[in-house]
Amino acid sequence: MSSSLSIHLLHNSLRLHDNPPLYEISTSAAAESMIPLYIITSKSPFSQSDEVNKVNKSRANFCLESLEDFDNSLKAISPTQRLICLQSKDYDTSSPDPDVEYAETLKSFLTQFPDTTDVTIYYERDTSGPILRRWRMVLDEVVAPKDNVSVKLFETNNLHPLDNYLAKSKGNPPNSYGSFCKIFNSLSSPAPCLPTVATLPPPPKLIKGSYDIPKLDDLENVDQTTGGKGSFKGGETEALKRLELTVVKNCDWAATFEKPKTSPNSLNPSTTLLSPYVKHGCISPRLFYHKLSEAYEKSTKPNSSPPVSLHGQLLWREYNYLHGYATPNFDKMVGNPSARQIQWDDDPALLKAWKDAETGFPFIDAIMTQLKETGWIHHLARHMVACFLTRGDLYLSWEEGAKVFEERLVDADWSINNFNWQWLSCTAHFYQYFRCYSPIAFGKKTDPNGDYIRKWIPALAKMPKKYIYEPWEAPLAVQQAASCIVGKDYPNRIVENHTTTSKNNMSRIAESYKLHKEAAAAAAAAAKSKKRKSTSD
DNA sequence: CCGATCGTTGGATGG
DNA sequence: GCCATCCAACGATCG
Repeated sequence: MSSSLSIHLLHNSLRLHDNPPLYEISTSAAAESMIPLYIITSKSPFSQSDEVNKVNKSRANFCLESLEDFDNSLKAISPTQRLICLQSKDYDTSSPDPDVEYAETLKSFLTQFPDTTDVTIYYERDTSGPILRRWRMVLDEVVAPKDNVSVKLFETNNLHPLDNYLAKSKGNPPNSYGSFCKIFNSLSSPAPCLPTVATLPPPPKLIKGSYDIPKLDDLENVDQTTGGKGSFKGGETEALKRLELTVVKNCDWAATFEKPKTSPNSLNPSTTLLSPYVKHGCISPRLFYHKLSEAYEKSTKPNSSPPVSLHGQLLWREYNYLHGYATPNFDKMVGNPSARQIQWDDDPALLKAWKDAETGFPFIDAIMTQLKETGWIHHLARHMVACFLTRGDLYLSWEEGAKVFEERLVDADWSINNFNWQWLSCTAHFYQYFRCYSPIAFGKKTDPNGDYIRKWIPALAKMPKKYIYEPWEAPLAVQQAASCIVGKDYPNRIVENHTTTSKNNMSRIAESYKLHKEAAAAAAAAAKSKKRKSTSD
C-alpha cells in the first residue's frame, strides 16, 4: 500500500494561531493516505517548561526527550499513531555535531516508511544562524538525496520574507533603522493571519487528555510581573493571555506606547513581556502586528510611531533579523565584515564577576541578579550591563556577553541578541562611543531611591539613598548602620573609577577605529589598483 | 570636497 | 521634575 507522508518539522512551541504549515497540513490531512507527523524540536528551558510540555504532550502520542529515545522508538511507530512530539536539546554537548545527528535521525526515520510515494516536509523558516544551519543540514542530507522528498517552506517567522527586504535594497541590508522603515513601508501590509487550526487529527487512544485549543474569549487577567523564578509560563495559551491583556483590552496603552519612556528598573515591568513568546514561536509576529494595528485603530489617543511604538519594536526585530541573515559570522567579531575589529581584553575573573553579579556596582549587580533569577531584564538594563562589560568599563569581548545572554535570557534571540551586543559595544551600527552609560548615574534617573537595587541585592536594602548607587562612598559608620560593610557584606568594586576607566577605554576604541580606517583605505586602494590593472589588461 | 545633519533611548549643568 | 544646552575621541548620507 502506498501513501504520502507529511512531516511538520518544528523548532519551536506548537502554536495553533496563524501557523501556516500546521494550517496547510491539517486542512489537507483529509486525504486518506496521508500520515501527518508533528515533530517538535526545542532546546529552551522556557519552551520545555511544564506548561508547554503539558500542552505539547497532550497533542502527541510520543513525547521523546532525546534523539536517542527517538531512534529507539522508531519501531513503535505505526500509521495509526499519528502525532509525534520530539523534544531534542539543541545544545546537547554529548553529540559531536547535533545537527548532523539530527539529519541522520530524520533520514533513518524516513526509512521506516518504505511504501510512501511522497514525503512532504512542512517548515516555518527561521533564519537565526544555528537554526538555519540545522535546516540546511536537513536539505543537504535528507531532502536533496531523495527523489520523493519535497519541502513546503513558509516564511512566516518574520512579517515579510527577509529576501523581500533585500530585494528592495540591492541585496545589502540598510544600515540604519530609518532606511529599513522606508523599505518596510514600501511593501504591502504583512500577510493576514490564518484561521486558528481547530481540527487536528483525533487523539490516539493511548493518550490521556484532550486537545486544549485556547480561545480568546476564555481569557482571564494574568499577572504581568516577573517577580521571581518561574513567573513566565510557557505556551501559546499564556502568550494569548498576555496579548489580550496588554494590547487588546488595553488599546490606549498599546497605541501610545513609547519605549524610551519605559523604565529599566521599575519593580513591575512596564513593557508587554511578550518577547519570550515571540521568540519561542508561541505567538506569531503577524498576529502580534495585526492585533496592534487593531488597537491603534480602536484607540482614540494619538498613536505613537516607530521607532518608539510597539509596531516599532516589531520592526526592530525585522531589522535585526535582516542583518543576522545577511551578515556572515554575525555572532563573531572575526570574519564578520560589519564588525569593527577591537582588541578586547581577556580577563576571566572580570567576566565571572560580571556574570555572577559581583562587580561591586549595585546597579550592575542588581540587573545581573534579576537576569539570573528571572531570565528577563528590561531592554535598557541590557544596554547598561552590555556597555559596562565592553566599551564602558571592563573592555571584554561582546561575544562573551552575548553567550551569557543567550544562555540566561528567556527571550534570547540569536539575531536580536548579537545585533544589540554589536550595537552597545560600538562594534557595528552604532559608533558614538563617547556616549557611555554610567553605572552610577543611569539608574538614578528612573529610580533615585534605589528600590530596584534593594529588591535584588538584599545586602544593600538598608543603605541610605545617598549611597545606594555607590556604597563605597558611605562612611564606615553609615555602612555599619546599614549592616553592609563593603568588601565583606557586598563586594568591592572591580573597577576603581568608572569615569577615568571609561575615558581611557574611549581612547582605546578610537585607536581601533583609526586602524579600521587605515585598513579600509588600504583595501580600497588595493581594489582600485587591481581594477585599473584588470581594465588595462 | 565640504559642511550640515542625523542616528531608538548619555552625562553634566543650569534655568 | 522637566527641558535646553553643551560636551564631543563617530560615521553614513545628502545637498
